[in-house]
Amino acid sequence: MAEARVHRLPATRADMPAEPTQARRFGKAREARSATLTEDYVELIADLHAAHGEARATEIAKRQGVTHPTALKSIARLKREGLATSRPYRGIFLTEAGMALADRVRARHRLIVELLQAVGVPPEAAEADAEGMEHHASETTLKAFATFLATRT
Amino acid sequence: MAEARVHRLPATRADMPAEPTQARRFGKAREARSATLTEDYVELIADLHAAHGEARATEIAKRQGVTHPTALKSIARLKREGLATSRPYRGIFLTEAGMALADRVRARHRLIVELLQAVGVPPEAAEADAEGMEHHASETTLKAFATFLATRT
DNA sequence: AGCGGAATGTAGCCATGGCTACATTGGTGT
DNA sequence: ACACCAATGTAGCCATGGCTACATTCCGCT
Repeated sequence: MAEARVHRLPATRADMPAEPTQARRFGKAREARSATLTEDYVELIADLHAAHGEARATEIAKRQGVTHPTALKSIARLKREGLATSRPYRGIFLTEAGMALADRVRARHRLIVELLQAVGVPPEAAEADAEGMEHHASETTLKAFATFLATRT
Repeated sequence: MAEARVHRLPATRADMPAEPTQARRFGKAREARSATLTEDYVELIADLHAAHGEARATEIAKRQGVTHPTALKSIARLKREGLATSRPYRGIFLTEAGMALADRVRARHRLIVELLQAVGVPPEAAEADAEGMEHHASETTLKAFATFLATRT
């Protein structure tokens, strides 16, 4: 059960005082986790605008599966970060930066869903899992996905 | 963080109203995020035992890229959850449940790395990204990955 | 016009994971 | 034998993302 993973090359062992590689990987995962919320919200706001022509706080909260004060807090953060704007009792709007981010996020999302389906994941599961995975795909991986999809016909 | 909800299950959660699909997807992603830490630690402890015959708190902290008190706090949680044990100033050990979880996590990890490489992601990137993605792959997706790998030869 | 319910906003609490600072223990080397 | 340093453990703070409870505003309907 306990064979060494490719992960940590078993060849290297008692040497090297620090293990920066793995630490950096985990650290990266943690950053990704904090970026996840921002990306999810921006993506969702863009989707709502596309679907209904507006993005209301209550709808955002409902879609995110959180209460509305929680959603409002997150939206306040987006505003702080210059990704969104809103006036009291009006809908939420993305700034230029927000829309640019949304575009990137949605392109990535679609790419991952396509990749998953291409290797045989059923559409429903592909959608659901892509939602979580999309925040962890590096540029390198995305490029490889695109190549794979283009090649495979 | 996200575990607060688990303790006092709010009424709003029981009756997931309109738009259940997307909300469920996001909710799931959030749960996955809270399971991530547990899985990472258990996986890491298993790796350390495999590689060095023991898992020390300092080493765990170093690999996770956090300070040792943070690691100790997480380890305390694992103990609370019955996944690990330790005596003061001794190493960390996984319980039966912990080892079972570690096995599942590591199998999943390998499967994802293999899948990524199979679609052309370079090994280094595959390793790094799998670390983040592995917590979001459903059983359905994993099964599809396995089938794809078996079929594709 | 204005009432009432839904949407929006505000205040304040809790749990968690992160940190620094300090205290204790263990084991190594002289 | 024991002194010292690294590892381990403890205390307490901060930030963040949840939540509930309550206040305010908007708007559709009579």
